[in-house]
Amino acid sequence: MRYPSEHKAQTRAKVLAEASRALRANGVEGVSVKTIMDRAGLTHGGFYAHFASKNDLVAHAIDHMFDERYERTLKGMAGKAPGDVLVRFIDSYLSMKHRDDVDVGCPIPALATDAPRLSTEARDRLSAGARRLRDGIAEVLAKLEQPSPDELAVTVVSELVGAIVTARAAADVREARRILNATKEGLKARLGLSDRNAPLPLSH
Amino acid sequence: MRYPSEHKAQTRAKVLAEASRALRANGVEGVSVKTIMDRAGLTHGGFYAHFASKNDLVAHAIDHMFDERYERTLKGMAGKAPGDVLVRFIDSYLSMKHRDDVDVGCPIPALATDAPRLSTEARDRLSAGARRLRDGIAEVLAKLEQPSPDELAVTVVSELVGAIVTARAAADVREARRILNATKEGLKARLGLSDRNAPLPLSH
DNA sequence: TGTACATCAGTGAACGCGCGTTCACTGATGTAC
DNA sequence: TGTACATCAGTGAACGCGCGTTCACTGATGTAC
Repeated sequence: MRYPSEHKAQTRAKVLAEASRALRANGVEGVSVKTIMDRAGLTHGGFYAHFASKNDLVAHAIDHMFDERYERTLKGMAGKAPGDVLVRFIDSYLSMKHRDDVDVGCPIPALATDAPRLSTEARDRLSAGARRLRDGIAEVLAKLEQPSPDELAVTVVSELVGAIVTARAAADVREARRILNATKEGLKARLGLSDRNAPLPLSH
Repeated sequence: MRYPSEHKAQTRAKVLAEASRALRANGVEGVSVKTIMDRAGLTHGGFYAHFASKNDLVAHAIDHMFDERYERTLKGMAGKAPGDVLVRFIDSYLSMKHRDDVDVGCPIPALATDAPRLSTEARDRLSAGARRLRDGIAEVLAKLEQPSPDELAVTVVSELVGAIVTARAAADVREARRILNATKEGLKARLGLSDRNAPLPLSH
């Protein structure tokens, strides 16, 4: 059967969306082409009409994850006060929701452990995504007139990523909450953002 | 052939040692029972004389990793000045050597991404190891008379783990070095340990 | 306008392969007599 | 002291299974004439 001209692009987008969730939830080696195609409502043989290989899918899916998660965030920052933006972002990143919903969360803590074993293309995109996030944070820190915003942004990303990673490793929910809260308070304190609450809930 | 009475324990230790390196280097799903047994110089059928299953091996291997890496460190701290101990530990943890040698590095950044998919036993041991490390750091911070040493230790572990994770994800070596150095300087600054160098190289 | 053909996204069976696990067997040494 | 037997760490073939990838085929629609 021949499909309308935009049909293939829609199918590809659906496969990418399912892959980007499954890859974060189960890791690159923990998810199969068949599983992804099943979730997209297709048979696994059709996969190769859209992607050259599983590695090719992984690389494109990583881009999809960063686009989906951060493009809107960065655009939404435009008119807002930089301090509010940062507080909201930190609260969202270090939430129990983000800890539990790996499949729609930040790709860095979800995939970074697999990084040394990714294809060059996939690794480059993960690396580029991390750089984009860090530069976005550095920009806000510069607006807040923090000294050395680039170096400071590196330490902020380290602390955010490390807190989520260790909170996910914690077997006990209360311990996870303790890790996230201690990091949240400590991070805000050293950025001079304590006693601020997010003025509005984040849209994602 | 029947072996001397201590032979089985030696073989088990060899398998655990090989497993603890291979699991960190390739992830739980990226290493097979056969690979580990080959490296230990045995055939894969013999594996089940030592462990009930691959999951059982992973759980014991995680304990082995923490014991090997941190028992000696914690003991070596006994007579030394707490500030020196912490500076040495931070410099070692945030070194390019630690970034590159995943197979003998800290188990948390190497395995935490796999945590939600580990068996309960394995996850408990990873969680317990992280707690041990955090408590060790909290003890040193208390000796340095830092306020809220327990909460501060949480943020220190977050920053250490996150920096290694993102430095490993960085495709470019210079970028990885930048991440590690910025985090190292930032962390020492906020702990009041700047301009200190490790008085002696770490033994491991 | 009506008919024949080309297109190509998706199907489903098949490929070789490595996985975790099982199991009948081996054979040098320790133990019983 | 000498002989027969039990032990059990390790061997290697086999199991069912899921993996990534390939490929001959389908069939509704767009295009050519």
